[in-house]
Amino acid sequence: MPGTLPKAYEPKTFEKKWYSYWMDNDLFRAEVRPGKPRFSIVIPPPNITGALHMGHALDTTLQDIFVRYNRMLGLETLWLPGTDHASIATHAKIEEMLAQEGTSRWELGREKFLVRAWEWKDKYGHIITDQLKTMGASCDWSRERFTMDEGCSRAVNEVFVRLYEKGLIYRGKYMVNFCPGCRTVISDIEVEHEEVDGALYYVRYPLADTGEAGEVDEAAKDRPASSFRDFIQVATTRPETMLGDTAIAVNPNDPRYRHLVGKLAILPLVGRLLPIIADDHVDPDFGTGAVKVTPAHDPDDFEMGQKHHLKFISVIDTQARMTSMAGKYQGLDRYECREKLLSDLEKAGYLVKKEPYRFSVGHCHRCDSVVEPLISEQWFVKMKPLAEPALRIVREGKVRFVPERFTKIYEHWMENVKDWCISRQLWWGHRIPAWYCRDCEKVIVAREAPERCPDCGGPVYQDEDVLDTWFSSALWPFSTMGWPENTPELQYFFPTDILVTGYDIIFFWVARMIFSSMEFMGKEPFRYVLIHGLVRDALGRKMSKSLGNGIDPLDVVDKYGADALRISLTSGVAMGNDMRFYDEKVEGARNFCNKLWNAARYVLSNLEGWEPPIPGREGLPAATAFKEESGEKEQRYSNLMPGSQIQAVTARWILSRLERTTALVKDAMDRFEPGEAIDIITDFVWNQFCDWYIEFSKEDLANPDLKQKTQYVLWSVLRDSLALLHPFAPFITEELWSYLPGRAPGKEGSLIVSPYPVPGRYPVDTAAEDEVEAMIEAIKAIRNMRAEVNIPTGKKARVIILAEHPETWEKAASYIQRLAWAEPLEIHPRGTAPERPHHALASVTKDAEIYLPLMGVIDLEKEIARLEKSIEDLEADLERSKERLENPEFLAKAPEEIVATQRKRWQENSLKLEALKKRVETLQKARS
RNA sequence: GGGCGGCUAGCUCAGUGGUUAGAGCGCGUGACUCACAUUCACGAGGUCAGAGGUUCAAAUCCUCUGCUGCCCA
Repeated sequence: MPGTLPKAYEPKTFEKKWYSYWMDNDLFRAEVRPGKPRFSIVIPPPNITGALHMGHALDTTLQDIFVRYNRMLGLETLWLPGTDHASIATHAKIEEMLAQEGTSRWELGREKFLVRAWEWKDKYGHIITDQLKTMGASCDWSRERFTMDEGCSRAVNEVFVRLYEKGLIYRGKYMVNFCPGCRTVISDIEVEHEEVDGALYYVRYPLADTGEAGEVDEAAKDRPASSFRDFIQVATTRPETMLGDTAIAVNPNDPRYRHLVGKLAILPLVGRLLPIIADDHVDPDFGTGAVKVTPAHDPDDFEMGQKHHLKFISVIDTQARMTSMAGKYQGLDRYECREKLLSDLEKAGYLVKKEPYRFSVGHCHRCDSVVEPLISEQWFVKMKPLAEPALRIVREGKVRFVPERFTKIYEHWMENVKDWCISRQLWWGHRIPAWYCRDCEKVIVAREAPERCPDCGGPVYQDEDVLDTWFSSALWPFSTMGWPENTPELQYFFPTDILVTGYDIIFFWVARMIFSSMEFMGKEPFRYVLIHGLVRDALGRKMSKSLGNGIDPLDVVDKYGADALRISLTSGVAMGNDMRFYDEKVEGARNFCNKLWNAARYVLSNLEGWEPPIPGREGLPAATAFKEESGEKEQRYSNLMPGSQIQAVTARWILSRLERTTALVKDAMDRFEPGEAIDIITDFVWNQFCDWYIEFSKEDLANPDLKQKTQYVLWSVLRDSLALLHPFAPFITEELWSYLPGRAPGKEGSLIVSPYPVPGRYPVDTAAEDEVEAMIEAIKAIRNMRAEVNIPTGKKARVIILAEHPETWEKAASYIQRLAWAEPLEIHPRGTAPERPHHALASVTKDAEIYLPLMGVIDLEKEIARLEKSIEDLEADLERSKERLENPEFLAKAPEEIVATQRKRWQENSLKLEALKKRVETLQKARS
């Protein structure tokens, strides 16, 4: 494998190769190893009709980060993948296909329809999972599941039967939401309320003198309004439902109508006699204060209908067409009916006026059709008893939401949860395991299809409907592990550790998994729920098909590489917050990859002729050496300094920085903040390792005494950087890793299964840090002065350093020369020779005065002004420090550490200030 | 109506009590320097939405207000 690296990062040349390598070597595979610590997670199953979008890309990246991280930490790591059958979406796809062929599901029949659906699934169902692979998802594909496979289907039936037997599933006629677009009932949470601009229609209903409520006065039907004297006026946004009116309601405290309560009104055009009732729920400020009541087509009216024992008259059917109860309007679409009815009302003089009105209308979550509330016989899950343990487990902290604020959202929903309508008028899905006797109408719910009715022996037929897809997804964490069998997988990998998903499906899925798991497993399905936000476009809009503003992750991968996409989706993003996605961000990530790539090229090209100190042993990266045996640590450090105790301060510095980085990464990962972790690593690699250490190393490599040790440090830091970065950018790191000498041989030497760097491997060396940071400060000061007078980068210029401890600076001299192009560089003890140069720019650092002599070209006024600006800043800072240090309360109450740093700060700044002031004085004298 | 966020540099965002509030992009100036122009060096740019309060110390905690987004009803 080793060879020469190309000059630039070209992800296309190796990403596919590594994914195949990992797969071919079973490196994603998790085994049941009782007693061994494990980490498990199930994928939120993407829908088989779907194509990868940015939401998947984000979700997958986050999961893969945690999966790879834990795998590298040495846990037996299972990421269980799979897909979801997406009842409605798939059904619609197949119907659309059939329509194109000029046929329909009804023509084909249920069995043939299902054959076609399975064919479709086999052909297209793996597209999305293939796409996950290009993202680098390290799922155990040998355990891939599908919500409609045999095992999952069996689990669904088992759950249905058990809940039915327990009385937690029932069938009944209730008000449900019907979607005319999807042609099926949907559950409450699949209805989205959107404000729409509509109208409020004022209609007057004549008062009747005689008759009984509910009777139809045939004669009144065709009478124009002008033939009546007294009316009650109502306001409605949905006039077409008036055909199903069975009452008029007013608020009992409304003086305008009190005298009418108990009287009857005549439904115009129909002649039905409606009782005028009083109910607290009527808002006297809405419309006229009197409302029509249509118990069969409005959820509020439904309740009122039950309370007041009104008739339920269904006038709209499940195709959003008017029923036979709508009389002459039968067969019309609901909106056609509205227009016709309005015109009839107007003609007959019943329509008083029309006002523009904005109100909330239920739309289908999937197809955006206006949902029709109607009464229908459906299957429901009784939620109260299931919600109770689901609430408890979260309140006990056994399931934790990250960020924590989502707990409240979950709890609020769970506390107010309504029964769940689970039947769907579709064919693709789990058919409800309920049969009905043709003779005695007995309902039989069973695991296996009954042959005859157990009561009367009559023939039976199965319920036509299928179950809500979420009914099966709710079982995902355990159905995929073999439930209802008590499999070894279930025993070992369940409950899972984390669940990663977006906040938009907390109710749909997370909540339902929790109550299902509590009911059937008796414990929580996962310990942590990591909630991420939505990926929005550059303008902050939600990506959507209708807007056409979606970005295809595969295009991004093609252009920048999967690693760059992963980093750009992770970097700087806090859990639970939405993020904007734009090209510049991915470009930055790609540039970082290129930086890493070239750092590796530099290191590798400088390792020639060098062997890792203990080949095959030290070659094992990261933590292995320390995990396995104690005493290994000494071994490591002696390797670091073979033959002598002298180690370059630059090396001690970078290893100290690496140690701190490792600790920070662990901390961020422990808090489930991969967005912080990646930024910490990026900062280390780019701003510490590349910008400084690699430059220092050029000096160190030139020093025969330091060469070997420097090579070791370069190798170590690169190795650990790759390991730290692997969960975030798996492809480039595995690729570069393969060029690294001293790896363990074979697939065990792959980075994906190599140990993750953990804290405690290198000393935090504050002395080295202080020394190198002082050096960096000096280099920056020199560069700054040079830029001030436009000396181009790389051009050599003389520098004089006056220092209290010149010996330290002597050690730093070669680095300063190289990095600040300071040649010649003179270092003198402060106060001795030579004179401070007048014709020079000056800068004062913590422990040195630095001069950039410039014969004749220096503008004294400008230089004095520059220094005075520094003096001003310093004085302001000193003032702040002084205030604190003179405050007895600060001294008494602030922690000692804080006081100490404040003191140190004051001292250092005082010295700087003094030096700067002297310098200004000198220059002022020189001027005169 | 209830709940939850957000408001920090020109833009996009980090930052849940402790130096002088950070990053990326963008901007200005200079450099193709032997890992990298997908780069390097230097620089400009912020009354942390506003007002009160708690504290030795507030972008950070509390209260109120404004603007904005989302969820639920």
